[in-house]
Amino acid sequence: MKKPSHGQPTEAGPAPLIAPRPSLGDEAYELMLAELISLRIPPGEKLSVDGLARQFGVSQTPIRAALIRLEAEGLVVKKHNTGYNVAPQLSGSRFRDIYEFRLLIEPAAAAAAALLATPSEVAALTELAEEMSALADTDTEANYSKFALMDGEFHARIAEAGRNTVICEALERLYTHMHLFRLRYHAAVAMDAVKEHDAIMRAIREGDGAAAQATMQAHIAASRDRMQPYFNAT
Amino acid sequence: MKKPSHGQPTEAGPAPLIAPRPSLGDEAYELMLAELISLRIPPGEKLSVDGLARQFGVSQTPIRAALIRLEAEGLVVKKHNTGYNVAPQLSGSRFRDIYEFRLLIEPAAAAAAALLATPSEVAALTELAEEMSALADTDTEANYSKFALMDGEFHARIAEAGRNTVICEALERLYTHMHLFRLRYHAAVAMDAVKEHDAIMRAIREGDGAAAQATMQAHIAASRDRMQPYFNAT
DNA sequence: ACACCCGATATCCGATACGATATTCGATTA
DNA sequence: TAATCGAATATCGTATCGGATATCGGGTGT
Repeated sequence: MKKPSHGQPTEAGPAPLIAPRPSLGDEAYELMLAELISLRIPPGEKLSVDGLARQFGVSQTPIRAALIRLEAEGLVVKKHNTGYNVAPQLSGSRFRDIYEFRLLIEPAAAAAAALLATPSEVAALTELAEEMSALADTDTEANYSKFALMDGEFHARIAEAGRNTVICEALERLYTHMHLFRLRYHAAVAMDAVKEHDAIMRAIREGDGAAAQATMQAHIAASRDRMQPYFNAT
Repeated sequence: MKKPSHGQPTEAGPAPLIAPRPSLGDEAYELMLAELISLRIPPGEKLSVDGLARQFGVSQTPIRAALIRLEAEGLVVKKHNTGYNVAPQLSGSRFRDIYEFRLLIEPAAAAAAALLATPSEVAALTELAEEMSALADTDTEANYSKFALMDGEFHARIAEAGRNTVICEALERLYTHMHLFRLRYHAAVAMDAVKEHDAIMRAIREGDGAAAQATMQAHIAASRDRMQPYFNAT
Protein backbone atom coordinates (compact mmCIF):
# COMPACT_ATOMS: atom_id res chain seq x y z
CA MET A 1 0.00 0.00 0.00
CA LYS A 2 1.35 3.33 -1.01
CA LYS A 3 1.70 5.96 1.61
CA PRO A 4 -1.29 8.27 1.08
CA SER A 5 -0.06 11.77 0.38
CA HIS A 6 -2.75 13.64 2.16
CA GLY A 7 -1.56 17.01 1.00
CA GLN A 8 -1.84 18.23 -2.54
CA PRO A 9 -0.12 15.86 -4.94
CA THR A 10 3.56 16.71 -5.10
CA GLU A 11 4.36 17.85 -8.60
CA ALA A 12 5.12 14.68 -10.46
CA GLY A 13 8.81 14.86 -11.21
CA PRO A 14 10.30 12.58 -13.83
CA ALA A 15 10.70 9.02 -12.75
CA PRO A 16 13.71 8.82 -10.44
CA LEU A 17 16.39 7.17 -12.53
CA ILE A 18 18.34 5.96 -9.56
CA ALA A 19 15.95 4.55 -7.04
CA PRO A 20 16.58 6.34 -3.74
CA ARG A 21 16.89 3.85 -0.94
CA PRO A 22 13.69 3.96 1.07
CA SER A 23 13.94 4.09 4.81
CA LEU A 24 14.24 0.82 6.63
CA GLY A 25 11.05 1.69 8.44
CA ASP A 26 9.24 1.77 5.12
CA GLU A 27 10.78 -1.49 4.02
CA ALA A 28 9.87 -3.19 7.24
CA TYR A 29 6.35 -1.89 6.83
CA GLU A 30 6.05 -3.30 3.34
CA LEU A 31 7.41 -6.67 4.40
CA MET A 32 5.10 -6.99 7.35
CA LEU A 33 2.15 -5.80 5.33
CA ALA A 34 2.85 -8.56 2.83
CA GLU A 35 3.00 -11.10 5.63
CA LEU A 36 -0.28 -9.88 7.02
CA ILE A 37 -2.35 -9.66 3.87
CA SER A 38 -1.25 -13.12 2.86
CA LEU A 39 -2.25 -14.46 6.28
CA ARG A 40 1.20 -15.95 6.69
CA ILE A 41 0.95 -14.38 10.12
CA PRO A 42 -2.46 -15.38 11.45
CA PRO A 43 -4.82 -12.97 13.23
CA GLY A 44 -4.25 -12.70 16.93
CA GLU A 45 -0.59 -13.68 16.72
CA LYS A 46 1.80 -11.93 19.04
CA LEU A 47 4.26 -9.59 17.33
CA SER A 48 7.40 -9.13 19.36
CA VAL A 49 9.48 -6.11 18.47
CA ASP A 50 12.63 -7.88 19.54
CA GLY A 51 11.79 -10.96 17.57
CA LEU A 52 10.89 -9.11 14.40
CA ALA A 53 14.04 -7.02 14.66
CA ARG A 54 16.18 -10.14 14.78
CA GLN A 55 14.14 -11.78 12.07
CA PHE A 56 14.58 -8.89 9.65
CA GLY A 57 18.12 -8.21 10.72
CA VAL A 58 17.49 -4.61 11.67
CA SER A 59 17.28 -2.77 14.94
CA GLN A 60 14.07 -2.13 16.82
CA THR A 61 13.59 1.41 15.60
CA PRO A 62 12.36 0.59 12.08
CA ILE A 63 10.21 -2.21 13.44
CA ARG A 64 8.56 0.16 15.83
CA ALA A 65 7.88 2.59 13.01
CA ALA A 66 6.32 -0.12 10.89
CA LEU A 67 4.13 -1.37 13.72
CA ILE A 68 2.88 2.09 14.54
CA ARG A 69 1.87 2.61 10.95
CA LEU A 70 0.18 -0.76 10.80
CA GLU A 71 -1.70 0.09 13.95
CA ALA A 72 -2.93 3.33 12.41
CA GLU A 73 -4.41 1.25 9.62
CA GLY A 74 -6.01 -1.16 12.02
CA LEU A 75 -3.99 -4.16 10.92
CA VAL A 76 -2.37 -4.66 14.29
CA VAL A 77 -3.46 -3.65 17.76
CA LYS A 78 -1.27 -2.39 20.54
CA LYS A 79 -1.73 -2.74 24.27
CA HIS A 80 0.43 -0.58 26.43
CA ASN A 81 3.20 -2.47 28.13
CA THR A 82 2.13 -5.64 26.42
CA GLY A 83 3.02 -5.14 22.80
CA TYR A 84 1.44 -5.73 19.45
CA ASN A 85 -0.87 -8.41 18.14
CA VAL A 86 -2.21 -9.01 14.69
CA ALA A 87 -5.72 -7.59 14.55
CA PRO A 88 -8.52 -10.12 15.01
CA GLN A 89 -10.85 -11.21 12.28
CA LEU A 90 -13.52 -8.79 11.21
CA SER A 91 -16.71 -8.98 13.15
CA GLY A 92 -20.06 -9.35 11.51
CA SER A 93 -21.13 -5.88 12.44
CA ARG A 94 -18.02 -4.38 10.95
CA PHE A 95 -18.59 -6.40 7.82
CA ARG A 96 -22.00 -4.83 7.47
CA ASP A 97 -20.65 -1.37 8.16
CA ILE A 98 -18.04 -1.72 5.47
CA TYR A 99 -20.52 -2.76 2.84
CA GLU A 100 -22.91 -0.01 3.81
CA PHE A 101 -20.04 2.40 3.40
CA ARG A 102 -19.02 1.01 0.05
CA LEU A 103 -22.57 1.24 -1.20
CA LEU A 104 -22.50 4.94 -0.46
CA ILE A 105 -19.13 5.62 -2.05
CA GLU A 106 -18.33 3.30 -4.89
CA PRO A 107 -21.39 3.79 -7.07
CA ALA A 108 -20.70 7.50 -7.02
CA ALA A 109 -17.06 6.87 -7.82
CA ALA A 110 -18.06 4.65 -10.73
CA ALA A 111 -20.35 7.34 -12.09
CA ALA A 112 -17.53 9.87 -11.91
CA ALA A 113 -15.18 7.41 -13.56
CA ALA A 114 -17.60 6.94 -16.45
CA LEU A 115 -17.44 10.66 -17.13
CA LEU A 116 -13.79 11.34 -16.38
CA ALA A 117 -11.73 8.26 -17.21
CA THR A 118 -9.05 8.74 -19.83
CA PRO A 119 -8.82 6.30 -22.72
CA SER A 120 -5.68 4.77 -21.26
CA GLU A 121 -7.40 4.25 -17.94
CA VAL A 122 -10.33 2.58 -19.66
CA ALA A 123 -7.93 0.36 -21.56
CA ALA A 124 -6.11 -0.63 -18.39
CA LEU A 125 -9.37 -1.40 -16.64
CA THR A 126 -10.62 -3.44 -19.55
CA GLU A 127 -7.44 -5.46 -19.60
CA LEU A 128 -7.65 -6.03 -15.89
CA ALA A 129 -11.21 -7.25 -16.18
CA GLU A 130 -10.19 -9.65 -18.94
CA GLU A 131 -7.33 -11.07 -16.93
CA MET A 132 -9.72 -11.70 -14.08
CA SER A 133 -12.12 -13.38 -16.43
CA ALA A 134 -9.37 -15.66 -17.65
CA LEU A 135 -8.35 -16.42 -14.11
CA ALA A 136 -11.90 -17.37 -13.20
CA ASP A 137 -11.91 -20.30 -15.61
CA THR A 138 -9.40 -22.34 -13.69
CA ASP A 139 -10.15 -21.90 -10.05
CA THR A 140 -7.25 -23.25 -8.07
CA GLU A 141 -6.28 -22.33 -4.57
CA ALA A 142 -3.51 -20.03 -5.76
CA ASN A 143 -5.79 -18.29 -8.21
CA TYR A 144 -8.26 -17.40 -5.52
CA SER A 145 -5.88 -15.07 -3.76
CA LYS A 146 -4.63 -13.63 -7.01
CA PHE A 147 -8.21 -12.98 -8.00
CA ALA A 148 -8.94 -11.32 -4.71
CA LEU A 149 -5.99 -8.99 -5.14
CA MET A 150 -7.00 -8.07 -8.66
CA ASP A 151 -10.54 -7.44 -7.58
CA GLY A 152 -9.27 -4.95 -5.04
CA GLU A 153 -7.17 -3.29 -7.69
CA PHE A 154 -10.09 -3.17 -10.09
CA HIS A 155 -12.19 -1.22 -7.65
CA ALA A 156 -9.28 0.99 -6.67
CA ARG A 157 -8.59 1.87 -10.29
CA ILE A 158 -12.19 2.84 -10.88
CA ALA A 159 -12.05 5.10 -7.87
CA GLU A 160 -8.86 6.67 -9.18
CA ALA A 161 -10.51 7.35 -12.49
CA GLY A 162 -13.19 9.20 -10.56
CA ARG A 163 -10.60 11.82 -9.66
CA ASN A 164 -11.35 12.21 -5.98
CA THR A 165 -8.35 11.45 -3.84
CA VAL A 166 -10.33 11.52 -0.61
CA ILE A 167 -12.52 8.73 -1.89
CA CYS A 168 -9.50 6.79 -3.09
CA GLU A 169 -7.80 7.00 0.25
CA ALA A 170 -10.88 6.00 2.17
CA LEU A 171 -11.40 2.95 -0.02
CA GLU A 172 -7.75 1.98 0.01
CA ARG A 173 -7.91 1.59 3.76
CA LEU A 174 -10.91 -0.70 3.46
CA TYR A 175 -9.54 -2.89 0.71
CA THR A 176 -6.80 -4.26 2.87
CA HIS A 177 -9.33 -5.47 5.38
CA MET A 178 -11.69 -6.72 2.73
CA HIS A 179 -8.89 -8.68 1.16
CA LEU A 180 -8.32 -10.42 4.46
CA PHE A 181 -11.75 -11.84 4.76
CA ARG A 182 -11.95 -12.63 1.09
CA LEU A 183 -8.93 -14.84 1.69
CA ARG A 184 -10.62 -16.52 4.63
CA TYR A 185 -13.66 -17.50 2.66
CA HIS A 186 -12.29 -18.44 -0.71
CA ALA A 187 -15.47 -20.11 -1.74
CA ALA A 188 -17.49 -16.98 -1.36
CA VAL A 189 -15.18 -14.92 -3.49
CA ALA A 190 -17.14 -16.72 -6.10
CA MET A 191 -15.75 -15.55 -9.31
CA ASP A 192 -19.29 -14.67 -10.26
CA ALA A 193 -18.01 -11.15 -10.01
CA VAL A 194 -16.66 -11.21 -13.56
CA LYS A 195 -20.04 -10.81 -15.24
CA GLU A 196 -20.87 -7.91 -12.97
CA HIS A 197 -17.51 -6.37 -13.74
CA ASP A 198 -18.27 -6.59 -17.42
CA ALA A 199 -21.47 -4.66 -16.93
CA ILE A 200 -19.63 -1.95 -15.05
CA MET A 201 -16.94 -1.74 -17.69
CA ARG A 202 -19.49 -1.41 -20.44
CA ALA A 203 -21.06 1.54 -18.69
CA ILE A 204 -17.72 3.22 -18.11
CA ARG A 205 -16.60 2.67 -21.67
CA GLU A 206 -19.79 4.29 -22.92
CA GLY A 207 -19.40 7.17 -20.51
CA ASP A 208 -22.79 6.40 -19.04
CA GLY A 209 -22.58 7.69 -15.48
CA ALA A 210 -26.03 6.57 -14.39
CA ALA A 211 -25.49 3.05 -15.67
CA ALA A 212 -22.06 2.88 -14.03
CA GLN A 213 -23.57 3.92 -10.74
CA ALA A 214 -26.37 1.39 -10.99
CA THR A 215 -24.21 -1.52 -12.03
CA MET A 216 -21.63 -0.79 -9.35
CA GLN A 217 -24.33 -0.66 -6.72
CA ALA A 218 -25.75 -3.96 -7.88
CA HIS A 219 -22.27 -5.47 -7.88
CA ILE A 220 -21.48 -4.47 -4.33
CA ALA A 221 -24.86 -5.55 -3.04
CA ALA A 222 -24.44 -8.90 -4.76
CA SER A 223 -20.96 -9.25 -3.30
CA ARG A 224 -22.32 -8.50 0.14
CA ASP A 225 -25.05 -11.08 -0.26
CA ARG A 226 -22.55 -13.69 -1.36
CA MET A 227 -20.49 -13.11 1.78
CA GLN A 228 -23.31 -12.46 4.18
CA PRO A 229 -23.98 -16.09 5.13
CA TYR A 230 -20.54 -16.33 6.68
CA PHE A 231 -21.33 -13.56 9.09
CA ASN A 232 -24.73 -14.44 10.39
CA ALA A 233 -23.63 -14.45 13.99
CA THR A 234 -22.50 -11.36 15.90
CA MET B 1 -8.51 12.47 18.68
CA LYS B 2 -9.13 9.05 20.07
CA LYS B 3 -7.23 6.20 18.59
CA PRO B 4 -9.65 4.50 16.22
CA SER B 5 -10.11 0.92 17.27
CA HIS B 6 -10.43 -0.60 13.86
CA GLY B 7 -11.30 -3.99 15.16
CA GLN B 8 -14.58 -4.82 16.74
CA PRO B 9 -15.22 -2.58 19.72
CA THR B 10 -13.53 -4.03 22.76
CA GLU B 11 -16.18 -5.03 25.20
CA ALA B 12 -16.80 -1.90 27.21
CA GLY B 13 -15.42 -2.72 30.61
CA PRO B 14 -16.25 -0.55 33.59
CA ALA B 15 -14.43 2.74 33.73
CA PRO B 16 -10.85 2.09 34.85
CA LEU B 17 -10.87 3.26 38.43
CA ILE B 18 -7.13 3.65 38.58
CA ALA B 19 -6.04 5.59 35.57
CA PRO B 20 -3.27 3.65 33.88
CA ARG B 21 -0.47 5.97 32.85
CA PRO B 22 -0.69 6.35 29.11
CA SER B 23 2.46 5.88 27.15
CA LEU B 24 4.63 8.91 26.59
CA GLY B 25 4.18 8.36 22.90
CA ASP B 26 0.44 8.83 23.28
CA GLU B 27 0.91 11.91 25.40
CA ALA B 28 3.31 13.42 22.92
CA TYR B 29 0.80 12.70 20.19
CA GLU B 30 -1.98 14.46 22.03
CA LEU B 31 0.18 17.47 22.78
CA MET B 32 1.38 17.87 19.24
CA LEU B 33 -2.10 17.33 17.88
CA ALA B 34 -3.31 20.18 20.06
CA GLU B 35 -0.52 22.40 18.80
CA LEU B 36 -1.38 21.57 15.22
CA ILE B 37 -5.14 21.96 15.28
CA SER B 38 -4.79 25.30 17.03
CA LEU B 39 -2.33 26.46 14.39
CA ARG B 40 0.15 27.34 17.09
CA ILE B 41 2.58 25.53 14.83
CA PRO B 42 1.94 26.93 11.37
CA PRO B 43 1.70 24.76 8.24
CA GLY B 44 5.01 24.07 6.57
CA GLU B 45 7.00 24.48 9.78
CA LYS B 46 9.93 22.17 10.26
CA LEU B 47 9.51 19.62 13.04
CA SER B 48 12.82 18.45 14.41
CA VAL B 49 12.70 15.26 16.41
CA ASP B 50 15.64 16.42 18.50
CA GLY B 51 14.10 19.80 19.14
CA LEU B 52 10.70 18.44 20.09
CA ALA B 53 12.30 15.91 22.39
CA ARG B 54 14.10 18.64 24.29
CA GLN B 55 11.03 20.84 24.26
CA PHE B 56 8.83 18.17 25.81
CA GLY B 57 11.56 16.87 28.06
CA VAL B 58 11.39 13.33 26.74
CA SER B 59 13.63 11.26 24.56
CA GLN B 60 13.29 10.87 20.84
CA THR B 61 11.47 7.58 20.99
CA PRO B 62 8.03 8.90 21.95
CA ILE B 63 8.39 11.85 19.60
CA ARG B 64 9.08 9.51 16.72
CA ALA B 65 6.01 7.51 17.58
CA ALA B 66 3.85 10.61 17.71
CA LEU B 67 5.15 11.92 14.40
CA ILE B 68 4.57 8.63 12.65
CA ARG B 69 0.98 8.59 13.81
CA LEU B 70 0.47 12.18 12.77
CA GLU B 71 1.88 11.35 9.40
CA ALA B 72 -0.57 8.51 8.99
CA GLU B 73 -3.34 11.04 9.52
CA GLY B 74 -1.85 13.43 7.02
CA LEU B 75 -1.16 16.18 9.54
CA VAL B 76 2.58 16.11 8.99
CA VAL B 77 4.64 14.96 6.05
CA LYS B 78 7.92 13.16 6.15
CA LYS B 79 10.74 13.28 3.66
CA HIS B 80 13.36 10.63 4.00
CA ASN B 81 16.61 11.92 5.42
CA THR B 82 15.10 15.34 5.77
CA GLY B 83 12.59 14.99 8.55
CA TYR B 84 9.07 16.09 9.23
CA ASN B 85 7.14 19.22 8.31
CA VAL B 86 3.68 20.32 9.22
CA ALA B 87 1.41 19.49 6.31
CA PRO B 88 0.68 22.39 3.97
CA GLN B 89 -2.65 24.11 3.70
CA LEU B 90 -5.38 22.26 1.91
CA SER B 91 -5.48 22.79 -1.79
CA GLY B 92 -8.61 23.84 -3.59
CA SER B 93 -9.00 20.51 -5.28
CA ARG B 94 -8.76 18.67 -2.00
CA PHE B 95 -11.31 21.02 -0.53
CA ARG B 96 -13.73 20.07 -3.28
CA ASP B 97 -12.96 16.37 -2.84
CA ILE B 98 -13.67 16.54 0.85
CA TYR B 99 -17.05 18.16 0.37
CA GLU B 100 -17.99 15.78 -2.37
CA PHE B 101 -17.16 12.98 0.02
CA ARG B 102 -19.12 14.48 2.87
CA LEU B 103 -22.13 14.92 0.62
CA LEU B 104 -22.08 11.21 -0.05
CA ILE B 105 -21.64 10.15 3.56
CA GLU B 106 -23.16 12.54 6.01
CA PRO B 107 -26.70 12.73 4.69
CA ALA B 108 -26.89 8.98 4.91
CA ALA B 109 -25.45 9.08 8.40
CA ALA B 110 -28.03 11.67 9.42
CA ALA B 111 -30.81 9.52 8.08
CA ALA B 112 -29.54 6.57 10.07
CA ALA B 113 -29.22 8.75 13.15
CA ALA B 114 -32.83 9.85 12.82
CA LEU B 115 -33.91 6.25 13.03
CA LEU B 116 -31.42 4.91 15.55
CA ALA B 117 -30.46 7.68 17.95
CA THR B 118 -31.20 6.99 21.59
CA PRO B 119 -33.07 9.61 23.62
CA SER B 120 -29.91 10.49 25.49
CA GLU B 121 -28.04 10.99 22.26
CA VAL B 122 -30.78 13.24 20.98
CA ALA B 123 -30.66 15.21 24.20
CA ALA B 124 -26.90 15.62 23.99
CA LEU B 125 -27.14 16.74 20.40
CA THR B 126 -29.87 19.21 21.19
CA GLU B 127 -27.86 20.68 23.99
CA LEU B 128 -24.81 20.96 21.77
CA ALA B 129 -26.83 22.76 19.11
CA GLU B 130 -28.14 25.18 21.71
CA GLU B 131 -24.69 25.94 23.04
CA MET B 132 -23.57 26.71 19.54
CA SER B 133 -26.53 28.93 19.03
CA ALA B 134 -25.66 30.87 22.18
CA LEU B 135 -22.07 31.14 21.07
CA ALA B 136 -23.12 32.55 17.73
CA ASP B 137 -24.63 35.65 19.31
CA THR B 138 -21.34 37.10 20.46
CA ASP B 139 -18.84 36.44 17.74
CA THR B 140 -15.42 37.12 19.14
CA GLU B 141 -12.16 35.75 17.88
CA ALA B 142 -12.00 33.17 20.64
CA ASN B 143 -15.54 32.04 20.02
CA TYR B 144 -14.81 31.31 16.40
CA SER B 145 -12.45 28.50 17.15
CA LYS B 146 -14.66 27.17 19.91
CA PHE B 147 -17.55 27.19 17.48
CA ALA B 148 -15.52 25.39 14.86
CA LEU B 149 -14.63 22.67 17.34
CA MET B 150 -18.21 22.22 18.42
CA ASP B 151 -19.37 22.07 14.85
CA GLY B 152 -16.99 19.21 14.24
CA GLU B 153 -18.28 17.45 17.31
CA PHE B 154 -21.86 18.02 16.26
CA HIS B 155 -21.33 16.24 13.01
CA ALA B 156 -19.29 13.51 14.64
CA ARG B 157 -22.03 12.85 17.18
CA ILE B 158 -24.63 12.53 14.49
CA ALA B 159 -22.45 10.02 12.70
CA GLU B 160 -22.04 8.07 15.93
CA ALA B 161 -25.77 7.96 16.39
CA GLY B 162 -25.94 6.41 12.93
CA ARG B 163 -24.21 3.31 14.33
CA ASN B 164 -21.67 2.74 11.62
CA THR B 165 -18.15 2.82 12.93
CA VAL B 166 -16.59 2.78 9.48
CA ILE B 167 -18.40 5.99 8.64
CA CYS B 168 -17.42 7.51 11.96
CA GLU B 169 -13.77 6.75 11.46
CA ALA B 170 -13.73 8.06 7.92
CA LEU B 171 -15.32 11.32 9.00
CA GLU B 172 -13.15 11.69 12.06
CA ARG B 173 -10.10 11.77 9.86
CA LEU B 174 -11.60 14.53 7.77
CA TYR B 175 -12.78 16.71 10.62
CA THR B 176 -9.26 17.44 11.78
CA HIS B 177 -8.39 18.80 8.38
CA MET B 178 -11.66 20.65 8.04
CA HIS B 179 -11.09 22.27 11.38
CA LEU B 180 -7.80 23.61 10.13
CA PHE B 181 -9.20 25.54 7.28
CA ARG B 182 -12.19 26.66 9.24
CA LEU B 183 -9.70 28.29 11.58
CA ARG B 184 -7.92 29.93 8.68
CA TYR B 185 -11.03 31.60 7.36
CA HIS B 186 -12.92 32.59 10.46
CA ALA B 187 -15.19 34.86 8.54
CA ALA B 188 -16.53 32.09 6.42
CA VAL B 189 -17.34 29.85 9.33
CA ALA B 190 -20.27 32.20 9.42
CA MET B 191 -22.35 31.07 12.22
CA ASP B 192 -25.19 30.84 9.78
CA ALA B 193 -24.85 27.17 10.40
CA VAL B 194 -27.01 27.30 13.50
CA LYS B 195 -30.29 27.59 11.64
CA GLU B 196 -29.36 24.67 9.44
CA HIS B 197 -28.41 22.71 12.51
CA ASP B 198 -31.83 23.36 13.97
CA ALA B 199 -33.48 21.93 10.90
CA ILE B 200 -31.36 18.81 11.12
CA MET B 201 -32.09 18.40 14.81
CA ARG B 202 -35.80 18.73 14.23
CA ALA B 203 -35.71 15.93 11.69
CA ILE B 204 -33.68 13.70 13.97
CA ARG B 205 -35.91 14.36 16.96
CA GLU B 206 -38.93 13.38 14.90
CA GLY B 207 -37.19 10.29 13.60
CA ASP B 208 -37.71 11.45 10.05
CA GLY B 209 -34.89 9.86 8.11
CA ALA B 210 -35.70 11.40 4.76
CA ALA B 211 -35.85 14.89 6.22
CA ALA B 212 -32.63 14.35 8.12
CA GLN B 213 -30.92 13.29 4.95
CA ALA B 214 -32.24 16.25 2.99
CA THR B 215 -31.45 18.87 5.62
CA MET B 216 -27.96 17.50 6.16
CA GLN B 217 -27.29 17.57 2.46
CA ALA B 218 -28.49 21.14 2.22
CA HIS B 219 -26.34 22.07 5.21
CA ILE B 220 -23.16 20.64 3.76
CA ALA B 221 -23.78 22.15 0.35
CA ALA B 222 -24.41 25.52 1.97
CA SER B 223 -21.27 25.18 4.02
CA ARG B 224 -19.30 24.38 0.91
CA ASP B 225 -20.69 27.39 -0.90
CA ARG B 226 -19.80 29.63 2.01
CA MET B 227 -16.20 28.49 1.89
CA GLN B 228 -15.87 28.07 -1.84
CA PRO B 229 -14.85 31.67 -2.62
CA TYR B 230 -11.66 31.22 -0.65
CA PHE B 231 -10.55 28.39 -2.88
CA ASN B 232 -11.18 29.71 -6.35
CA ALA B 233 -7.63 29.23 -7.45
CA THR B 234 -5.93 25.85 -7.82
C1' DA C 1 -9.38 -29.29 45.33
C1' DC C 2 -9.50 -24.51 44.89
C1' DA C 3 -8.22 -19.80 45.50
C1' DC C 4 -4.80 -16.65 46.51
C1' DC C 5 -0.23 -14.72 47.02
C1' DC C 6 4.33 -14.12 45.60
C1' DG C 7 8.51 -14.23 42.85
C1' DA C 8 11.10 -15.12 38.31
C1' DT C 9 11.19 -14.22 33.62
C1' DA C 10 10.39 -11.89 29.45
C1' DT C 11 8.94 -8.07 27.18
C1' DC C 12 7.92 -3.42 26.34
C1' DC C 13 8.73 1.50 26.97
C1' DG C 14 11.93 4.87 27.08
C1' DA C 15 16.72 7.04 27.54
C1' DT C 16 21.14 7.75 25.84
C1' DA C 17 25.24 7.61 23.09
C1' DC C 18 27.21 6.91 18.78
C1' DG C 19 28.08 6.12 13.68
C1' DA C 20 26.71 6.45 8.80
C1' DT C 21 24.60 8.94 5.41
C1' DA C 22 22.20 12.66 3.13
C1' DT C 23 21.01 17.47 2.81
C1' DT C 24 22.12 22.26 3.10
C1' DC C 25 24.54 26.20 2.73
C1' DG C 26 28.47 29.05 2.36
C1' DA C 27 32.90 29.74 0.18
C1' DT C 28 35.80 29.25 -3.56
C1' DT C 29 36.69 29.27 -8.47
C1' DA C 30 36.03 29.82 -13.40
C1' DT D 1 27.19 35.69 -12.17
C1' DA D 2 26.89 30.82 -12.12
C1' DA D 3 28.59 26.49 -10.91
C1' DT D 4 31.25 23.45 -8.00
C1' DC D 5 33.29 21.78 -3.82
C1' DG D 6 33.44 20.96 1.02
C1' DA D 7 32.14 21.43 5.80
C1' DA D 8 28.39 21.82 9.16
C1' DT D 9 24.12 19.96 10.45
C1' DA D 10 20.34 16.83 10.97
C1' DT D 11 18.29 12.61 10.20
C1' DC D 12 18.22 7.60 10.24
C1' DG D 13 19.50 3.65 12.30
C1' DT D 14 22.26 0.92 15.77
C1' DA D 15 23.51 -0.67 20.21
C1' DT D 16 22.81 -0.86 24.93
C1' DC D 17 20.90 -0.03 29.26
C1' DG D 18 17.38 0.57 33.11
C1' DG D 19 12.71 0.85 34.93
C1' DA D 20 8.09 -0.83 34.75
C1' DT D 21 4.69 -4.14 33.79
C1' DA D 22 2.42 -8.34 32.28
C1' DT D 23 2.60 -13.27 32.32
C1' DC D 24 3.39 -17.60 34.20
C1' DG D 25 4.80 -20.76 37.59
C1' DG D 26 5.06 -22.71 42.21
C1' DG D 27 3.92 -22.65 46.97
C1' DT D 28 0.81 -21.79 50.81
C1' DG D 29 -3.47 -21.72 53.34
C1' DT D 30 -8.29 -22.72 53.80
